[in-house]
Amino acid sequence: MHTYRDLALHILKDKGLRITKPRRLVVDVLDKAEQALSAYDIKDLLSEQGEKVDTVSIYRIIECLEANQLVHRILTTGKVRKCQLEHEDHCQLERSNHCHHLLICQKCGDIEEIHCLGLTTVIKDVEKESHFKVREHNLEFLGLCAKCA
Amino acid sequence: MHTYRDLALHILKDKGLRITKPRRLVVDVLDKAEQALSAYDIKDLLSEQGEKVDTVSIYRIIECLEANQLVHRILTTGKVRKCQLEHEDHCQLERSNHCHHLLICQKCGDIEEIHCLGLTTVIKDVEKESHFKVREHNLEFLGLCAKCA
DNA sequence: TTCACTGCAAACCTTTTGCAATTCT
DNA sequence: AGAATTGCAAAAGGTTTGCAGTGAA
Repeated sequence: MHTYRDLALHILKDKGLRITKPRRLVVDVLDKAEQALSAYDIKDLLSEQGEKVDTVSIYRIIECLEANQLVHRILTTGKVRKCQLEHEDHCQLERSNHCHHLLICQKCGDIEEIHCLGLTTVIKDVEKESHFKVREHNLEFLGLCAKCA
Repeated sequence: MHTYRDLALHILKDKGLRITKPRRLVVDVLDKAEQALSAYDIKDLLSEQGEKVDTVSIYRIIECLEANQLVHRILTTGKVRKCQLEHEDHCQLERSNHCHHLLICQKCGDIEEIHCLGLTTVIKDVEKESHFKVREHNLEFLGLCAKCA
């Protein structure tokens, strides 16, 4: 069973980063959460379970996770959420070019991650019409999830 | 000649809002700027031309302009930029449902605004595949503009 | 043992709030 | 005149920096 937790820590280790207690705790919290979390959200959740990690460290751990593509950042809130690693190869190269979009439920806050579909056509059209070279894109959808609709 | 400045102030007036000196100054700065600006960017630009508007007022003016769809907010930075009003009807109803996407140049910072093309197809696909009801979307492209490419 | 990482203190930057003074209409 | 808007002071919130101490490999 490869959980997010195991995979994430494994990927960090592979890159020569250290598996410290604060890092394990933060990854644990992210693994359990369905919603996106801010640094303070994480701090509060840890407090609830009797663990204390300094806010500054949480910021740095988030930064590290983001740099290694283990969390997504929600554009509109700046909060982060675990990436879906389950369906992916663990291979570094394979992971790097994946493109995800988020479906954010405005009612329950749950976030679903979908893979790029059809957007490449849009991008080609944009490039053709505007002579703009697209290198990155940010796309997120807000609405109602299957449960709340 | 309908400049952004004239149109924006006209729209505010139509809604019963007052055309004050600080509002005129901020709209002026936004009109001249090609890049997106933060509240402090605006404050600094005003200082350069010898005008002083309180930071808090700038925040409130931006809020007002955003509420009336006269500025776009860049997702990744929170900065704002004038909307393209030139090609649009001034009619309230016509303006309300327009959907824009931004092309942000990573080199010179210039921002181009394009109208929704092809994304509706993507949204329909997403809704079909995921049972998620899309109500809003955020999409911006980062890359190189025609000049910088 | 060594170097990456954490914790603490403090600074910094951004944004918000309350209220009195101002100024559009 | 009357109401909307601004400016000021202050607080609140979020994020970053520097450095000494700790702990993973």
